Amino acid sequence: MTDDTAPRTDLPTAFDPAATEAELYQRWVDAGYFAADPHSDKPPYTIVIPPPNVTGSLHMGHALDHTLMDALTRRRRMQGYEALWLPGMDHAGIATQNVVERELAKDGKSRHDLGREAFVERVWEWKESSGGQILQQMRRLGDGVDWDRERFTMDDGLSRAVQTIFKRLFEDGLIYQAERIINWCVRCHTALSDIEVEHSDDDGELVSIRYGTEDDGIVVATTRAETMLGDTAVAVHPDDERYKHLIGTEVELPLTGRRIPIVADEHVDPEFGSGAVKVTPAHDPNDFEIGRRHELPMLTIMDERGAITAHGPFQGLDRFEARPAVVAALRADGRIVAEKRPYVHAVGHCSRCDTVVEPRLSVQWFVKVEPLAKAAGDAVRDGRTTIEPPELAKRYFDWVDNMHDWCISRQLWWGHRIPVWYGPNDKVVCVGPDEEPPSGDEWHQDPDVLDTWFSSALWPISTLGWPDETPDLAKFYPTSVLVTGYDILFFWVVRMMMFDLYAMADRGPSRAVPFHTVALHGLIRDASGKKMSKSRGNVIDPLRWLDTYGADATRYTLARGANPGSDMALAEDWVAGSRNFVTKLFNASRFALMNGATVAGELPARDQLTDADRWILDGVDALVSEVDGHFEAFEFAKLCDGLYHYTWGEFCDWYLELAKVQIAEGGARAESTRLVLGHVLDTVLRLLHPIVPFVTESLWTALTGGESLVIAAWPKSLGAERDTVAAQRIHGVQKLVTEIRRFRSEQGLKPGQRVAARLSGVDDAGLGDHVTAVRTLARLDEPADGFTPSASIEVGIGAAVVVELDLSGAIDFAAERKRLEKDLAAARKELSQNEGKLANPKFTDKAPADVVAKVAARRDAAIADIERITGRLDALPPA
RNA sequence: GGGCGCUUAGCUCAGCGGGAGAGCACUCGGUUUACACCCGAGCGGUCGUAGGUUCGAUUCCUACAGCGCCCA
Repeated sequence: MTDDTAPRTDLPTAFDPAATEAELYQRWVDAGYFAADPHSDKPPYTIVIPPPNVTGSLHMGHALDHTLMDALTRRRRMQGYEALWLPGMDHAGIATQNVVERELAKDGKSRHDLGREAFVERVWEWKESSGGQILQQMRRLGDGVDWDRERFTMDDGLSRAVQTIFKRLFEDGLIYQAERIINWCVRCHTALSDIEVEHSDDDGELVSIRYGTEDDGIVVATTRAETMLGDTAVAVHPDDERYKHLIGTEVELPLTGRRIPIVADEHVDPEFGSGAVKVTPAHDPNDFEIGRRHELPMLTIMDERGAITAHGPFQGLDRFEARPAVVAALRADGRIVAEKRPYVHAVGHCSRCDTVVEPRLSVQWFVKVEPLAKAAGDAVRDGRTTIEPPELAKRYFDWVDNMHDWCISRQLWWGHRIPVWYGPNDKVVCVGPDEEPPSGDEWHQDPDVLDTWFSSALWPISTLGWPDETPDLAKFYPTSVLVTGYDILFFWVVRMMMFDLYAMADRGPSRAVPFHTVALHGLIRDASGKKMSKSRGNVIDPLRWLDTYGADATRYTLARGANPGSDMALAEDWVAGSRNFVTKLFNASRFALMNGATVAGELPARDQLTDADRWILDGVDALVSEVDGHFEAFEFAKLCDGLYHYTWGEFCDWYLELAKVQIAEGGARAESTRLVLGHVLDTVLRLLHPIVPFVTESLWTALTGGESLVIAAWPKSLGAERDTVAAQRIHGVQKLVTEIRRFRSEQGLKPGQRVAARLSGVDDAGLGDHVTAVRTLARLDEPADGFTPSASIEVGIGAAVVVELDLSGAIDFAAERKRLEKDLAAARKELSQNEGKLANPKFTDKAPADVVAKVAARRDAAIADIERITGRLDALPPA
């Protein structure tokens, strides 16, 4: 049995992401929508991706970051900008080398078995076969990046940028080599910069040791007893009366037989412990400074693996084995005065492998950051770069204003090798990108490579072709926005600001900045607000969400949680809710399409439209401005909420129901309703597209027959005068319908059950045109012959509307009394609150007139409500 | 130890000088021809504590408590 005129009901009732996304994405890429043209006349809009690690795969942090960047670029593209979102990865020196070394270790080999050249080749092979998984995963998220411009920090072009800036900084005296205490990872066998060290409060021990003799001794406390083997002094505060007489004398260092001086140093805290500190200049940054001030010997007692290199019985012991051994030996010698265990103190760990970092004296390369950091700070102080949200700028300043020199050399093989050559007679040559290194056996290149951040600091310029003056650089630099988590502010943002301002300085201050805006988002947490971590086992894999709920739902969830600069909690329920929203949108569109919604044709003149039409059209116009405002302020959570509320709470819940009535009317009314439906849906889909690109693309092409929403125009708010009367009437309809439904519900009527009812007072309330709508939405039939109302309700909408219903059954008067009493209590509370205010002459004198008027109006409404409700209550049979 | 931030409905969060909000969860009812990934109705908060400013404070100020982050 078929009926060609019946609406199609065989359409699926939910969007199927798995069957749709990959194909749509490929179509977008093939059509070249994401390719940016440097020769275009359109204004540029540029975002460079914070390059993910080549070893990494997509985690929630990326998914969030990418959703926001994609939404921003998609909107600008629709607004007519030449939008470029540039993808790529960094080479992650330590992490990548670790991965390949682990592979080698499976065959019992080390990188040294291969040699440097073969090892690096092996890393490249790994990169080609297994690296960059995240790039495929980005496609699944729907990232509209320009794949033709994909970059990698080890590419020739970017390596050339690295070499160029190294040489410039070197020649400007901003790169230097020095022997310093640096953070050393005994597992990775390399130096680390300060920011690659993570501090945590760990259990340790605090041991107090007596140096010198019984009667001529001095007590020092330490958490690292083994380092006493490298002590070269004891330091006290110069004003400390307890020790003044000892300054300049020597004490015996236990276990070693060495005698070390007691020195006076301002930086010793006399309040801490005994007030005397042991000084190990080669194994502690503070002691190093004391050592320099007092020209103390720097005694290195550990090798690069963290094993003790001196002192007979301890030689060869790992630092953590040596610690108890040294303490035991001291105890046997009667040197231990006190021990505290556990003693909680801050311990630095390698951010890559979590090994406890060892301060180590060694020769490394450093960037002298002071002038660069000053310029980076000034760019934000001058407003050439804006940090969003502005509260976080303070953290940026705290960092750039107190930055230590940056250790850039790494004892690795994978990375940009330092372009410095050493020759005979201590000759040092820094080789630029177009220069031949000195030849001859007596010359050799520095073995170290540069910190990965050194190259990623150049990312905004190197990816656009710097140091060459490319069309890309001319068109797309400075970039528009950098989107990243606030935890990366120090790691990466500061470094980009420093290097790129320096490199681009000849463009003038405002054109040199790498980005106009830095938009910072928060961190992803689990449902109870805890940080996600493998050890906690609370990590949510975005790929599973993509599989289960689709890209749109995943993206919407992340965008909806993104309040600027603040962390967001996530749980499965959240994404399920987003999926439900996608389904809702799908079904609303399905309904509209089944009923002939169209954009083919001009909207009828305003006076030809119904109140509902004008209300929903005004609403979508307001929505456009709201969404625009939130986009400009990076308020993703608010714009998602606005879209959700309008789409579900107004369009689906009310307008679609009212539209059913209008369509049922047929004729011109049905036709204009189809146009209104089409127009509103068209706008909503455009507005939602940056956040949920897939479902909107499917629906929009079906609705409009257009080529693609990706290149469709962004809606503009007309800002026309709103029809407040129409809105008021629709709100009246909503209030009346809701009150009737409430009454029905409390009387135990089934939602679908139709009830005969008589309405009066509707004209006085201005709802004369909306009786059919009210009857339809509230399931009320016309009163037939012999209509005998058994119950009635009264709703105040300007005027009182009375609804008399024939419930043809016993009325639950108790429920009705309860309902009215609740309303009465609320009205009385409202009255007393507002009367109280008005009775206070200080309020009426001092408060603004409009506030007083509002309170008075509220009081009057409350009086009317009380009168109406008490009347109903009195009419009820006695309880 | 220094700095910053947070504390609003069961949960996650908006609001930030004049009527306490959202989503989710929960309760009740539902074969409503778009949708049960749904519909309708409802319950739920002395806005961390104590002071202060103000005609009026969840909103501003101070102190305290708890939690979190960054730095040392």
